[in-house]
Amino acid sequence: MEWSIVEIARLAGTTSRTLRHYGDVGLLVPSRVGKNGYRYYDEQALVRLQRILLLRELGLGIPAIVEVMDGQRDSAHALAIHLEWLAKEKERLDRQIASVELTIRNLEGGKQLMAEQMFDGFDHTRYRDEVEETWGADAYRKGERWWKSKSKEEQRAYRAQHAEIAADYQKARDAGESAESVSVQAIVARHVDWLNLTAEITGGAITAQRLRGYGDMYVGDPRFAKNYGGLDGAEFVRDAFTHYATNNL
Amino acid sequence: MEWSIVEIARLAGTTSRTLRHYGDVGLLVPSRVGKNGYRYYDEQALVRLQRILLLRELGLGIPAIVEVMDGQRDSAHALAIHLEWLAKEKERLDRQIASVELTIRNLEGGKQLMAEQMFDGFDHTRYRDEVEETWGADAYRKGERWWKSKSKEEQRAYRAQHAEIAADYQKARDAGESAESVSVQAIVARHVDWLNLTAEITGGAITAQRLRGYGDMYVGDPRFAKNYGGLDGAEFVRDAFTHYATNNL
DNA sequence: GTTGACATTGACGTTGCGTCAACCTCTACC
DNA sequence: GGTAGAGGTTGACGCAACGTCAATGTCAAC
Repeated sequence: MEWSIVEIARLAGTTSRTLRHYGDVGLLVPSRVGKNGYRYYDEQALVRLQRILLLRELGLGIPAIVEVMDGQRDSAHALAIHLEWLAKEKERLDRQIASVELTIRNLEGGKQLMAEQMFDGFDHTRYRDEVEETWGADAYRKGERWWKSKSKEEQRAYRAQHAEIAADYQKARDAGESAESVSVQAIVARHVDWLNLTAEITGGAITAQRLRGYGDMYVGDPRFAKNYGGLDGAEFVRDAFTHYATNNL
Repeated sequence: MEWSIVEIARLAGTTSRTLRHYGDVGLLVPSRVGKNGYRYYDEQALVRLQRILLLRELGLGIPAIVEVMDGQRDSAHALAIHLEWLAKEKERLDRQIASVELTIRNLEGGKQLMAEQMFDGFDHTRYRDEVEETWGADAYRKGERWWKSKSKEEQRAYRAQHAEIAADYQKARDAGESAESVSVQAIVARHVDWLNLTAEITGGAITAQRLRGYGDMYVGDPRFAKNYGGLDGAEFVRDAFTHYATNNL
């Protein structure tokens, strides 16, 4: 028995385009090709096609199916590998769902500024435990109110200033300057000025001790460290802070 | 403050290629373009980029991000829609994982022939409840042994014959022939011969009553119906069976 | 002036086909 | 034998979101 491409497609529940694709990639070639170029498939091809479609429904990719069909790998092994991949995908999805749900809750709670915008090198008040030890238990809420009391323009300005400072640390570091160099210490001076803008929350100017605390914070928390170019950058900034605190505060 | 494309990419933790892509699709255009064609970004662009990347991490597609960033849709709403999509994906994944696990178990149990190859219009013994009522409680196991006792060649031949019969029903139906027509009844005759090949399991020849039972089975179970072109096809075959059973058995 | 880092604009590759487009071929009917 | 209609063929683009060359211009520094 022999079928045309459309006939076998309907028998197997797929389309002729798919069959031509499988022919192109060598997964299932026609058992015969007429001199007019028409493709014809026999019952062997039908059986093979049905196995292919079964594996496809299980989510295997074409390369994996090819391996199984060519006998290079047995079905159970291929499926076991595939299962691991599926498990990873599921984990990823679960994490993403959790993140989205959290973000939605934060948005609904009006905390979107904290979540989306403040915590990138700017908001020192989110470092809960340390913050509360240092400035009291309600510093977190105070910080939130303080930030929200600022206009969009002011918020943007704060953020931009900090980005500039961080970029300048980067440049200095790339240029091979030491943390104690005059130019880097000048950046620290600007950084301290910027930190002092938060005096309303922290309840006082930046002291030597407080500056050293910030430096350690940057190194210890990757969420801050990334704003200064990762761990190395954070250590550089901490060293600069230490030197500045010793000599200028 | 103003950054080059590579500078802002590093600040935000992405690549310059991504930024050029965002420029192409209008998601984030440079705040300034030099007369040499170089792209420059200011702090507004940086803030916008950071929001974009946050939404991207949550899994939103570019069109959805565009809508949010242009203020056409608020973040919470977009995320809620996205969450539904994620939930559907998770369900799909869960189903697929279950299918793969089942298939692996069947393969390990040596049942792959039953699972992968027999159940497409051929193996009537898998229709457990009805089978056991009709032919006894161990018909299922008997059927499995019987099938496995056949050589690969024999198995292929059985399957091919059935596929041919099913295709002939299709053709007749497409040609507008009635289930009672002489040509269709001739197909039924071949089908009955084919069914009689299973006499070893079913313990006897096809009777009128038994043939009617098969017809109802095809209509009632989509797993069989699909082998005859879905419900309509199965009904056609059932009608042909009924007519044949009345007149020839 | 040269070097090296960085910039530009294409353009292809990825995954598995869906979907035209332009053009033959077979079957059936008049 | 002509014609219509169904079905066949080979391209080639599209999709999502960039990664990755390739060929070439530009800038900063020595």
